[in-house]
Amino acid sequence: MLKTHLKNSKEYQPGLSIDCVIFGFDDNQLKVLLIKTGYDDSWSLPGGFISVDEDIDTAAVSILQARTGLKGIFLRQFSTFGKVKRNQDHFSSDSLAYFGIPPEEVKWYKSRFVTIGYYALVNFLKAIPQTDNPGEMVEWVDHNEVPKLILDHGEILDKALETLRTELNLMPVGYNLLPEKFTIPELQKLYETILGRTLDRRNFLRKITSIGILTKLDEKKSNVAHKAPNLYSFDKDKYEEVLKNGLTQGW
Amino acid sequence: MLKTHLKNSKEYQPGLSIDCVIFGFDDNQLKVLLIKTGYDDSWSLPGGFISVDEDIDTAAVSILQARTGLKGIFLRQFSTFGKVKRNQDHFSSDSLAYFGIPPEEVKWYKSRFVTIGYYALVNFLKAIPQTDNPGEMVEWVDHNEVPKLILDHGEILDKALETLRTELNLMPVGYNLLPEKFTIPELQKLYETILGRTLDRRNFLRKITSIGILTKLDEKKSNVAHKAPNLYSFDKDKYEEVLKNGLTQGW
DNA sequence: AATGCAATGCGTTAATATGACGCAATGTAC
DNA sequence: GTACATTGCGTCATATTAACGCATTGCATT
Repeated sequence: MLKTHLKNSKEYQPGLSIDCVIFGFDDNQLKVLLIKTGYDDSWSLPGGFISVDEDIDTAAVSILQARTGLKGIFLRQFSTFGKVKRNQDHFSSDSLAYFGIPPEEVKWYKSRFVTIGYYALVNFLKAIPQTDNPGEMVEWVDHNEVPKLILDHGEILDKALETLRTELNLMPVGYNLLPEKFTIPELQKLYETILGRTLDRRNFLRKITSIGILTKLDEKKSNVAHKAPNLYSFDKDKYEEVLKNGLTQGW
Repeated sequence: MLKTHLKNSKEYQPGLSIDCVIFGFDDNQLKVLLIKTGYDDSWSLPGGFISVDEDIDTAAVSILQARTGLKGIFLRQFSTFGKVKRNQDHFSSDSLAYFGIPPEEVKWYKSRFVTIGYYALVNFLKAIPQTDNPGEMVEWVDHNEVPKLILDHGEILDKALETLRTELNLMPVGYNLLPEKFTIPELQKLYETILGRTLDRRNFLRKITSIGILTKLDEKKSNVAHKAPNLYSFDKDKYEEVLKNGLTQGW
């Protein structure tokens, strides 16, 4: 979060940062990419600063790429957080010394920060979590088992999930989170995990196929217990079209 | 936009501003509160800066109150705009001199700004548009007749309306925009104006009353041509409840 | 190889919601 | 009094949703 963009504070938009809630889906679980600082083992969302000559969306893309190695993925701004107390006393003098921040830059870090929240949907298998500072750890954490996060990052995460939940009613989800070939039950699990409730299997199938974004493959999933489910892929063109025009019906 | 908050740039969050899209409803038209600068007759959204010791939401409330005299009204953050070029070359040296900005503050105004967009729904009759700088004009403009706005304010306005349109499917609207007593046809006009399309009169009545947020008054609108429509008011408690829990159905 | 079992895939039905109208009642204007 | 635009309530066909039945599949066990 620090070094990722640290060159000289003068090059950065003062008092403004970006935090990303990066969602992945694996083992039928919705996961979030979190960072554990080497300094005090505290957990946080991946974030960074914005160059003065950089669009905020571009800065968000950079952060995402720096942390997952991925670009061109689903990334959406959802809210900006700007309570006065949100980062009060976050950077202690000790911590800034630990991160090697020179004295003349200290004031910059200690000033009041507003952060712009983005959430991303990424393919768990393709993302390669990348550390940035020594001693740091970057990990996928089940969204139900997120530890206490620094500052208001917990609140930011909650809002991201709430937004995703709402937007599930307005757009299709899955293209960015699932592998190329997937089964309907897998897609259903994804929806259920995001929504936090179960859906009827048979109604889900009917509804999701009626959208017209799925292509049924002439292939079944192998090496599974019980009846092998059919494999599907997304029809990218139709998917994009529905993404743009929006769904008419919710879940 | 300038003087509203101008005391000393050091007291303000640098590079960050707030712009408000204030919607009102009158004469069956959706209106937007706009400001015409005395300097060059350019139109803009009402906006302002954020004190370093002020929550961004609080700053938005202040701006709204400064421009309408209203507080405790519906105000919602919808997006943050941060393209590098969005305010490039906006404040010419001439304009800053016109506004009486001292030389040492010029750099602050010329730096790159990110702006947080809020939209508000206010009661047209209760709002009292207030100017802030000499020569300035504050006016309600029909949302279909908005003139060219400065910077990316046109884009901000469009996004606000788009957001309102989407949120109409998730929450009830009207309590903040209509007078205490109103008719169903008036409420319908409001919905139609926001959505930009007509709705069937009879179906609208059925749907809006089924939500359970309306109280039918034992009173009819007077001084109207043709059959006098019944007056209604919102059931505040139920309205708030639905606002919180969300609608299940859209329009 | 036969059987059990858990999960899949497709179908049915009742309840509910939606969209498109019909029509009588109302209150002003002439 | 009559015309007329508008309101308020109702009807009906169709679409959508929710809840569930049941045969099929293919691995696991025996």
